[in-house]
Amino acid sequence: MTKKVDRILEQLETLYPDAVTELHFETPFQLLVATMLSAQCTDRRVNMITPRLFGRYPDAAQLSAAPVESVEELIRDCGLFHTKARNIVKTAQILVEQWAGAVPEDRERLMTLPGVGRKTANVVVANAFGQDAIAVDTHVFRVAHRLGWAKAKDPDGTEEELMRIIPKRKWSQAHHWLILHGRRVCVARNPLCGECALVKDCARIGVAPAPTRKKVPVV
DNA sequence: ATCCCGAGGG
DNA sequence: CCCTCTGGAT
Repeated sequence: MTKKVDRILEQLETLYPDAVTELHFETPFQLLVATMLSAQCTDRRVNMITPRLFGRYPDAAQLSAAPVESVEELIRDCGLFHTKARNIVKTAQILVEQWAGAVPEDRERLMTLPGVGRKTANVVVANAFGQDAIAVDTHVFRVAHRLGWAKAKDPDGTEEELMRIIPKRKWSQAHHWLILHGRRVCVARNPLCGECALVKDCARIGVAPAPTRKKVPVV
């Protein structure tokens, strides 16, 4: 098992050598906000609106005093904007009141902020503070399960399984590798198993093929 | 129609 | 466990 995992990790590293966040940010606070915005929204779109958002409200102090409607307007294109705007402003206020406008560097404290769940907290500690963490989003969840690396029904259990199976120093990169692979090859609908470099070590081998529309046959 | 690097509430 | 919130892309 570990042997197969190692092989796949090596392959993924070869396939996606430039595994870094696509989110644009200058400070931990901006990464936190950008990640909150990225829910149900592509990174590309987040990056399209953050220059204007951070141009007007560059830090927690500015954002904490911003009218929610003003933030809603600036982030509208990212969807879920009522909740996101309210959470972002409230989070900025808490940061200012409790941490002098700084972003806490540990995941547990981050998760106490409104709109910040485990996934967002993991992205922030990994990409802003260089900690080892595996943020389990929809792609990581799907690919990990198809590879046979996780059985858990929820992201939290999946994260634990992945942390056990992947060497700690590779956690953060593995997170990006699985996302990239999930977006480009191991897509939700009709995975491109015919173009996948990992098929030989994938648990889906031998499993009944999923109904395929017109694309590459599944497994 | 379905999905996007989710989170909170019931 | 389920549901809802949102616009844009495909």
